[in-house]
Amino acid sequence: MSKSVGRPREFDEDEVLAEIMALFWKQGYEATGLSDIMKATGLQKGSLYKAYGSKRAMYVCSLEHYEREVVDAGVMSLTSNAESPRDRLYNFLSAPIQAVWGGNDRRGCFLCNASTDDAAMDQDARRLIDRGYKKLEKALVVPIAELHPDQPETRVRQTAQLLLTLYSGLRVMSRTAKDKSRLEGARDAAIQIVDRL
Amino acid sequence: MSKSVGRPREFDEDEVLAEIMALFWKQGYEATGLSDIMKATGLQKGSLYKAYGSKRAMYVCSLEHYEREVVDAGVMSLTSNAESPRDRLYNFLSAPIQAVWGGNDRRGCFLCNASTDDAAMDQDARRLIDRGYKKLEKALVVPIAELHPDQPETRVRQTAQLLLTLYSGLRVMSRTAKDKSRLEGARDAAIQIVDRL
DNA sequence: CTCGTTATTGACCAAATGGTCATTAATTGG
DNA sequence: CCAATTAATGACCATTTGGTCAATAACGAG
Repeated sequence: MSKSVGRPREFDEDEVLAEIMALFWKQGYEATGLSDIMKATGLQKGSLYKAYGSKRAMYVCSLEHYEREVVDAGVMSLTSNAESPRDRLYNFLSAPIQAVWGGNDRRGCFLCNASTDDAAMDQDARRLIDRGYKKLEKALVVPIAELHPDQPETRVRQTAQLLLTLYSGLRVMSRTAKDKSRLEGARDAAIQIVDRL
Repeated sequence: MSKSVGRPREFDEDEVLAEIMALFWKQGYEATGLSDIMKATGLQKGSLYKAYGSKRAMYVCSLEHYEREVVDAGVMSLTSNAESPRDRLYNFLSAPIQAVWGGNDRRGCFLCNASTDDAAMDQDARRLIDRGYKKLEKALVVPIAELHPDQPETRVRQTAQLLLTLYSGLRVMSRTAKDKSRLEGARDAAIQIVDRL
């Protein structure tokens, strides 16, 4: 049984998916046209439809790609012990601010954007978005528990839920905020809470 | 000087604006077509363009309408002393959960949706979104300060920023969450923090 | 070399998009 | 009653939309 019969794909599927994801991430579902996708990937319509089947499928694949490339990376840096638990939490909550005022990147979080993208919402999208959130929440539990090993599990988990929800809010509000001070205020208040749990 | 010369408007401008806002709120900018707006308002294209000038202008007017009708109402219930300060804060943070699981309303918050709507973003939209957030933050200060009159102002304001950001996160995540328990966890953790400030 | 299989291309499609405008209608001031 | 002003209508427009498909090309198996 051979790996592939017939003419082989001429493009790197992961590279192409990364380009498509970038568009949906920044612009959302409806605002991203096939013409955008063709231009960004250098592929013709027919190739895209042969590979993915529909625009919706491209969107869903983009969400999966985001989970693999971005969410999983976030999980790693929250759970790895290269830094102190407190630093990991601080960096996690600072990332939304850092992206905008340190990197001029206002794309926000694709999960959060997709959450509010009614036109693109269906069972598949919802499942993927929710799965991403759950992964992050689970990862947040780790450093919180390390900081407060004596706290009951329910309290740790509630705190993780608080920080995840706050993170979403930071990602959303950072897209329009004119100055970072209000967002830093929210972050600092949250970190104080974790410190004094 | 008379109030109006020429043929008068045949529609109630506020009613029509409410319909248009409902569409942009639920569907976002790109996913809402003129055809949707015509159907919802019962007006013809020409009338809409005579009244507003462009689709973008309709969107901006919708944001203004939201500020007047929804944000200002939220400010009122946060600052009025019909309820205890703690109840007001609790109800504010519960509203996102209540909307979905008590009213099957998954529209979220128009400000939050608009924050992530890249296609609709321009200076005007950004200004209005930010102004709405600021109004809510300012209103949140009131019950927090009532609960903790001895806390320094900066601490009170930071807490307001925390709660507002959390509110945004709740509004966003509630649109896709399958069960409310995680969101209730975040809310309850936040309320505990306010209690123990 | 041939045949089956799969990929690429770009022309083509119906439908929908945001937007305009000439015509007609309703109103007020004189 | 007439003129000026503003509103409503819907036909019309160029452009773009997501999507299809027949023709062609590149590969592996036999």
